[in-house]
Amino acid sequence: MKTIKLVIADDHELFRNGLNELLKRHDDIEVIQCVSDGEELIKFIKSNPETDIVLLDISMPNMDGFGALNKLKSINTNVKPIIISMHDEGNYIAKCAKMGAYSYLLKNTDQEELVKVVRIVSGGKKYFSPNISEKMIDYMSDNTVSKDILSKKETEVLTLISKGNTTKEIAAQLYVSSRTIETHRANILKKLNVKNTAELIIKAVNMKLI
Amino acid sequence: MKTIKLVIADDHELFRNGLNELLKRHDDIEVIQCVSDGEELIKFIKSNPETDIVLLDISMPNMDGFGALNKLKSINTNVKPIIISMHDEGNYIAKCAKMGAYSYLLKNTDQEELVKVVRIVSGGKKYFSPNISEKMIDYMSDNTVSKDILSKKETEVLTLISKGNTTKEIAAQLYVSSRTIETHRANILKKLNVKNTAELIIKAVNMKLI
DNA sequence: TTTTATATCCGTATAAATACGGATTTTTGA
DNA sequence: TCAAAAATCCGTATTTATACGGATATAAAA
Repeated sequence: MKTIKLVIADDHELFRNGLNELLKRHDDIEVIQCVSDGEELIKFIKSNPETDIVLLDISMPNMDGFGALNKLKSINTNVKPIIISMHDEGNYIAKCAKMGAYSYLLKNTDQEELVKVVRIVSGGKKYFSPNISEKMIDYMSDNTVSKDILSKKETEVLTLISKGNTTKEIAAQLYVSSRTIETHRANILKKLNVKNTAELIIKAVNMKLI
Repeated sequence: MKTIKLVIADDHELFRNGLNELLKRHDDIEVIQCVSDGEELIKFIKSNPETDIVLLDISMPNMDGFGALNKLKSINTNVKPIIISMHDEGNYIAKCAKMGAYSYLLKNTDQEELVKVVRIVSGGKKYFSPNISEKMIDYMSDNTVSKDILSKKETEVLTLISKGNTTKEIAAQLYVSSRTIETHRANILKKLNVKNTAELIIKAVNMKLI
């Protein structure tokens, strides 16, 4: 039987080692490497392109999971990334799916599920559990509003808002009328479907717009 | 030799199991229970007050680590809590230390360190690693922040602001006058040294107050 | 116990943001 | 190239937020 060659990429040593221990008990899975950031992962995969699976955390130093997913596509490898994250936000999931992840697991997934998914993915099939898919769908459909990403100017205005500038101050900095900025603000609120500055900032932070 | 009776409290199953596996290899440590939230933990400790150590995550559903620390003090037990968190922010660390934690480890701690700390704490000694202490000290001495912590009410108001509520709406929800909320808002702005809602939210997010 | 911090409330004013409902020019993408 | 989106501007009105400068009762801390 061919064993599944697997790499773990997570910046938390205890989590890495824990996963390692769990997977070690399965004869068909071989953890061939543990790395703690995206750069290490890419370096390893470049010299070990025959790797089957990488269990990939999103938040890591140097190069995060998103960056790693991106890089992997430009490398000559068949490695299939499985995201293991604690975030169940739709935008994360959707982003990963779009960037080529084969699965998306939460860190509270049970062991059986993890092993099951590793086996499914090693066979070349993508697998997203129903609850994960649901989050993604929700996000996608909510996109009718938030997919109209902000225009360049709007993004600029949003950034200045987030730095505590008032409409008047922003107008002065951008050499336009306050009315213009007021309109931009109104349009930003509308596009992000929020009703005031507080909600706006929260949403923008969540969407990584700031 | 008396074994160290240990409980793991973390909402991520993979992490719980991984820790369990790691600790299992040490004869002097016995993982007697794994729980996934603070309520379960308290329930277990109440009926097993002879537990020596609890490895306690901060972010958990139902009752988080802070709540659990708080509860533990009012229970007749000698259990010594060791926080295992991914957050290395000074305010988290300081808060835990103040609430009776015996140690504070990051999730990227290595196994040897973990086991070492478990043994030290089981002997009744508190242990905070140099890098953790440093963060805490930094936080303590940064009086611009630490001295201006928000009061309970203010925190409540801040949370409601961050959810997009207006002053009037908050007043209605808390059964007080709008004037009161206005004062709270003013005090919050002053304490966090910001001048409007946008800056406030940004700062609060950065400080993990939201 | 005495001081300090907290939570509550009030008035007066101004500044800022939001909600309507338009319009024109420039840029850009299909 | 031509339609659509973006960026610019305007008026009127209302609602919110911020800035002063107070006050009192209670709880917590020193």
